[in-house]
Amino acid sequence: MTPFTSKVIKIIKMIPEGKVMTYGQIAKLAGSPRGARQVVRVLHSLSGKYHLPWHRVINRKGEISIKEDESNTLQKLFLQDEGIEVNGEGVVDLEQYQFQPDRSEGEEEEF
DNA sequence: TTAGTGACAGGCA
DNA sequence: CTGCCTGCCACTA
Repeated sequence: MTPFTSKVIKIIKMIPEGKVMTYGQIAKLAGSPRGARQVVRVLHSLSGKYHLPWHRVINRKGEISIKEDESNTLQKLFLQDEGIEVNGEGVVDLEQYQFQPDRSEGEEEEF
């Protein structure tokens, strides 16, 4: 269990209902801007061992990337149940549902 | 130890 | 917008 993994877990757990996050976003917040694939491993390894809202984690395109059709469909149901709109392609509108924990502390943009 | 893998992301045509 | 290629980094055999 690396610090990175712990962070990933925390971040995923703080995703509110009705919101989603991308792998890259989580990886960045966890300290590895290019560690999206590690986030994948975490989900693979811990989604079933911990109580994580793994269904709120999607790829950059805003779609569900799970291979297994069962889990894929299940995730779509979970998201819709939280009020998130998911089309037939399993795509979510990131502009509308992507969760942003903090605009990076120190950088505010109020032009 | 090295090589391969993965529920990805970003850049470019 | 989509598709292809490359970089990525932790984990497994």
